[in-house]
Amino acid sequence: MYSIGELSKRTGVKIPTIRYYEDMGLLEQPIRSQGNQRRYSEDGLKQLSFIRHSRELGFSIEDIKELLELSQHPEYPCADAHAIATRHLEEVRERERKLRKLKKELLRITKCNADSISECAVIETLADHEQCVTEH
Amino acid sequence: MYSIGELSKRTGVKIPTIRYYEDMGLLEQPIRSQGNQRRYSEDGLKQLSFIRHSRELGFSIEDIKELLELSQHPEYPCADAHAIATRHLEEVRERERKLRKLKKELLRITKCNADSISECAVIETLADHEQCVTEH
DNA sequence: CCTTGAACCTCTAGTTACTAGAGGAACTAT
DNA sequence: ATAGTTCCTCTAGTAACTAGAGGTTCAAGG
Repeated sequence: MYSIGELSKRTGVKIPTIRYYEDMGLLEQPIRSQGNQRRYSEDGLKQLSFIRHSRELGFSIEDIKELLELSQHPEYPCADAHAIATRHLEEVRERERKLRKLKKELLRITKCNADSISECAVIETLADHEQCVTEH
Repeated sequence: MYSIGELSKRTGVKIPTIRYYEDMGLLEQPIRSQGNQRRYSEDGLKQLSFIRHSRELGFSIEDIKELLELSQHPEYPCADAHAIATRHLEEVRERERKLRKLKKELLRITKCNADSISECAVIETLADHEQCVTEH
């Protein structure tokens, strides 16, 4: 049996965040002590580790809900799990593409050697979209 | 003189968002018609274009506030503008690095060929951090 | 058994950058 | 004058937490 503080230390997830996951229906409601404090089993620890790791990989709370559900049915086909992961991968790729474009523009404008605002490439570019090399 | 709807069409910024920028102190309060409707000048259009473009490049509202302020003082040195842009570039780089790591893990796990959850690499990886090739 | 300090409880509100909707007033064209 | 569109303010919702207030429980020492 772990207290919420113990669980927090073992997983690195902050206490209010653990309660939040419970509220969201991600983490099962643990049993309570006589004084109404949360008491977690080994299973609770495993669930929270799963959640934490999924969050680190950028899955949304909703996705994790499904993934957790799936993980509790070893005999299910794993097509659904793959679909979630593949969709997420696509989102990550898309975000990366956008960041690369951003980086390109930012690299260009930060090379400015001007002294004053009146000639500054940063300000000029922001005021005039035409100066951008990529479309956005 | 542009109505808020006109301004919205010309800049591609939605009407509630324009009002939001005004509330945040980004966009100057325009004059009002007799019936209390917003009426924008050419300057308002320019300001909003600047804001929109800055947002497209990922600058925060707070950063844009400073950049707009700077842009209105052509004689100021542009070191501050550079500092903001450079810091932002660093953040973009950092996010890109993280996404690359994410992508690497996601690529690995989505290659799984299993049929059932019990052998699925997606689920296994989420349950066991040790299987990851990058640290996070 | 009692006390004390740490850890826990619930509930509310704040973060970022918007977006949607309700209920009502103003503008514009016929 | 009227109808239809556009506008007004205000409130609340989004994602995933995080912080704080005000109060209760737990565990260890005397």
